[in-house]
Amino acid sequence: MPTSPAPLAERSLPLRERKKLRARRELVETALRLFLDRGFDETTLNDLTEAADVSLRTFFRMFPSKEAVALAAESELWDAYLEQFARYDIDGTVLDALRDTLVTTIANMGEDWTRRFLATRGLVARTPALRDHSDLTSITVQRRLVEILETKLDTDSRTDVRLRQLGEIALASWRCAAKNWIRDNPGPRGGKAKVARLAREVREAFDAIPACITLRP
Amino acid sequence: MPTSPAPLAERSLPLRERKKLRARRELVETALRLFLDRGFDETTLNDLTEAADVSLRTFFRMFPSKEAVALAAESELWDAYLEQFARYDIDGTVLDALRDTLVTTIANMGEDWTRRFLATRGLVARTPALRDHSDLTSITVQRRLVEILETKLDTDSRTDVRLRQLGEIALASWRCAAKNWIRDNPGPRGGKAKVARLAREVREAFDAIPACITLRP
DNA sequence: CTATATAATGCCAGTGACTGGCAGTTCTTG
DNA sequence: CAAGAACTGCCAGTCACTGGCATTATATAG
Repeated sequence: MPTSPAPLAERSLPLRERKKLRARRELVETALRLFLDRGFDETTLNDLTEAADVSLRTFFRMFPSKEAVALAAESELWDAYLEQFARYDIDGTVLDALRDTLVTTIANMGEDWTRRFLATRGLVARTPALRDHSDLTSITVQRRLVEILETKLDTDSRTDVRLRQLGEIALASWRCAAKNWIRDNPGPRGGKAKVARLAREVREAFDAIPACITLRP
Repeated sequence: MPTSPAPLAERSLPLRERKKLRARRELVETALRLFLDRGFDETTLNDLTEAADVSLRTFFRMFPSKEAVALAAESELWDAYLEQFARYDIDGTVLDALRDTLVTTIANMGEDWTRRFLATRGLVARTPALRDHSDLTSITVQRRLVEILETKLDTDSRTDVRLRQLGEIALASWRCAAKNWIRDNPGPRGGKAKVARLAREVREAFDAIPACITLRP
């Protein structure tokens, strides 16, 4: 099985960097395979590094933790999202901007990412340690989002609580969407359509917010 | 130094239970002292269990992790909150109910809790591992909140996203409030007034939500 | 093309959180 | 008071993660 096709960015990088990227991809790919096969907790880092033919020490130079390699696909999404949002020129409400950029980012992630992300979410759904780590990651994203908002709106989040709340609400919507999505999509097949469904879930979660605050029993 | 005065609940419990509670309190108290003194990461569980005169094995029968003993005060708040909210008869909007019960719960936590909670938050502010664990705890609370909401409103959170969103928003408000609160209150002194301020921060965070969704640059 | 600087890697021997198992002790209860 | 239940302590083990150093591979200067 060939590893995922090399992104264009890889070409014409110094040899050293290319090797690094290759090893990294090898680790992510092998990790996903092993974790799906035997389970996350049942696979030791020794198993993984041996299978990927990388020393344990090197593994920890590339990933900060065992969880991180399993959640690599999610990290890629967040990097793309934050970059996208940082560029985005907010026209309407901030909340709409947060929603639209996220939906767009998801839609633009590409074929190979979709495959890995689906696998990852399946893993997250049945592994408490990964679920925790995934939640933690989303909270980190929220913090970075607030920083971007501070720049964009030229306001300090300390003086205006709303910046922080917006970050929280955006990632809350994401968590809702991701949870609803994986619930209705347990199987591992069918890339494109599923991603479209995820984007729709995200949109719905964001749009449900106004109706939340007035909900009565 | 005497440990904190025994709550009334302790009286007339079987001897075994009382001993267990006493050991537990001893651990929490000692942990807080050691962690504040030397730092969380710099204190090993060996240090702690030795100082509290409990075997390591017993420690892990009482707490699921090193972080848990440091965050005991927070857990107590959440237990109280969930119980309070479960009883509460929602009259106006759900969001108001979530806010009011949280504010009330905080205000009713008692003297000794206040002291420990202040210390805990100071620790959380300067210890990444604890900050993570605290965030994780709040997400767990959110899940339990959604379950309670499902019962109260007799609705499945799968069919109505708003339940989950409300849980998220409530805990998001808590995180905002806690963050703003500790920022302006670095010192370890002055119990009652600070708790009042925390309650106010919570109220403000909740009340900022409607204005969030319409915020424009 | 060689020599030297630079950086990535592999290896080893930790540290420390957490766990299973078992033997001994302490409560509870009939 | 005896039998059983519930703890507790101890021991040895697993595994994620880390610091330090020798080795090797790449980049660069002469």
